[in-house]
Amino acid sequence: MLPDFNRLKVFHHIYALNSIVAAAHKLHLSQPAVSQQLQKLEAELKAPLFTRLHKKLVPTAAGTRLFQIVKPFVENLQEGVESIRQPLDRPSGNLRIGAPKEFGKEFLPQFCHSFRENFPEVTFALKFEEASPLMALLQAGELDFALVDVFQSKGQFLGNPDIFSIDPLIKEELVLACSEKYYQREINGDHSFQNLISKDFLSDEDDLAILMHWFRHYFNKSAPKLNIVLMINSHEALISGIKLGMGMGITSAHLVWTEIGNGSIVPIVTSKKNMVNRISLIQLQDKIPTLTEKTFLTHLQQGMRKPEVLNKFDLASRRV
Amino acid sequence: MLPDFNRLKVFHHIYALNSIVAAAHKLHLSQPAVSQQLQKLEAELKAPLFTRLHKKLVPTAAGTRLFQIVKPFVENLQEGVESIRQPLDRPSGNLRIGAPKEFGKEFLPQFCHSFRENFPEVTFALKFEEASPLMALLQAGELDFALVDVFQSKGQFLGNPDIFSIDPLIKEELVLACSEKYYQREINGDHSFQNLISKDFLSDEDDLAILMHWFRHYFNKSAPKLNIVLMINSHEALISGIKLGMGMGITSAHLVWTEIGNGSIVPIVTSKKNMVNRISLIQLQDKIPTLTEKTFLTHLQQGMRKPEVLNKFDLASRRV
DNA sequence: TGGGAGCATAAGTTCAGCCTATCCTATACT
DNA sequence: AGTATAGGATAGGCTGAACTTATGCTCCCA
Repeated sequence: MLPDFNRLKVFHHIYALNSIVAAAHKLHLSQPAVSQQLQKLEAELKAPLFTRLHKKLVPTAAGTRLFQIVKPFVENLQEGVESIRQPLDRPSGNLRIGAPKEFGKEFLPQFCHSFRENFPEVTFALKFEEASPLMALLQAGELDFALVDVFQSKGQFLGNPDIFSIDPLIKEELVLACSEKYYQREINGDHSFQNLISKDFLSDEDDLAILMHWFRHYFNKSAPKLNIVLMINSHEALISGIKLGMGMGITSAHLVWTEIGNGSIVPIVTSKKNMVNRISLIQLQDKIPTLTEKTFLTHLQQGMRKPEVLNKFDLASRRV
Repeated sequence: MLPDFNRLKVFHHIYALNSIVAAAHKLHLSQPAVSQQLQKLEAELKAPLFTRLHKKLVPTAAGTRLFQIVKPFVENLQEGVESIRQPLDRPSGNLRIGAPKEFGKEFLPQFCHSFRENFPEVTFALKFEEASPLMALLQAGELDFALVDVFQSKGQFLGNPDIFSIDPLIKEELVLACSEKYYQREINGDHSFQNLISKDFLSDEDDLAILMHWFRHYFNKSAPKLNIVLMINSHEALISGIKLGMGMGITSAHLVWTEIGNGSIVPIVTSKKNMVNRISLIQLQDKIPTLTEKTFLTHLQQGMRKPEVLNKFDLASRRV
């Protein structure tokens, strides 16, 4: 049905050069080889592509049409292959990165920007989603890698055993916090289990477990049913609720870094080390990383280790 | 440099079906064959196109890019090949026809139109030019055939021996004519050599030879230098000049058929049979005519034999 | 009138691509 | 757990497609 594609390549050269010998030379083939390929193509298409005119090849209407189909393809391919071919020297091309929205919107653009100062040939496509959609996108090949909030036990995503490689990137400190007013009115220094569990709470829609975990982490006992006054599927809105004094909620330290600094939001600190949430780099296990990917990841990891970034994730440094 | 094109075809199927076995089945190949082709393509491009995920193939960024290049080509080719392939059953496609303007503008559109009543899949590209540009276009493969005014001895076009096949299509009668007024004032029945050569003449730019030939044809002697009052490169303008009474000029009977009928233009008739100009069908000798071409040419030749067309070319029938 | 240029044809050779068989690993089923 | 299944990779052998050289044909040109 479809003709042999390599013959189309030969045809393209013949048509472009209007000569079999010239095409043969360009293709590093002998003249009969090219001549035969052309004849076979014409046989396949059941249509003469050139009328032989002594020394000249005159394309027929069919030949002209075919060339119009083949020509743009060859041209696209020529430049396309160059950019597809793994860049061995310099990073380039498009990087498709997934991340949780709260984390990504704050940090990723700045890393992309600083990376492009050194490698302006690299472009980015960021996708902010929850963990499980990101995993799906990775599996579908629509992301090169993702940054995921791996608070949950790792194995939980699907049954897949070793599909993903998971490398910890940074720990974000999780804090239970409320507004200054709420703290003074309801807590006022009493960080006891009994006092805390009697108050109001705000929670992310699907992360009620984190609250429970918080109590287990600090008091080694499970909290009974908590009074969730606001259940919401937007972390930004949750933080707003905290600021308004609706109650206590768990959030990442870096997200309320400023507010904790000026005292408008108060973290419930205890003697124990704060609970952490591991942000991990997730990739397809078997995927061979490109130079571009490797370079960017190095950039990301180095950047994450800088004090000004690290501090935002570590409340302790703030208290000093 | 460029990858093997057939591997691209294989890749296209793999990507489209997201499976090697499926692609193998569609291509009527074994699974290892397809698997190997893909590996070789990846080696050629020095870039992995899929990451192997157990049962799944997940395209990499490179794979996605490549597919975006290959996909439109395959689609274009699929439909393109159908129309390129010589239609064995019905005429279709585009016919590129050349003709002299005077002849073509009057007759060709009507033949194209009537042909399309039976074969609406056929489209036309008409090119009106003088004989020698038409020959050049034929040689360059930009016309499928041409109708040419072969008044001149055939061999004159370039030195080419048998490049063209020349088949007479119709004879157009050439007449020397002037306006009714001019005839009554200057000729008034005196068709003698001496009288005629003393009058005023109009001539097409490059066809002065035809006038000379006219005199040789009717009187067997060469005319001396004629008084050319209007030399012009538009035959339409020449006819206008004749109508205005500027003098006598040679034109084709069918172009002034109406005017001769109503007497506003008078042909100089003699006892001898009128001089004729052969309109011939010219093609590349070695070109294998397509079904579409053959069918249209039959249509054209049959149409040309119809009385209502034939009469326009033959002044004698008018006189009856 | 012979030489050169361009394409077609003939015949021999080689290697790319295909096949079968087997292996490997993850998943689905019992 | 044990088995079956399904998708893909690997190994090895074979066939034919595509390449080569040599030659023929035709036109063009000096």
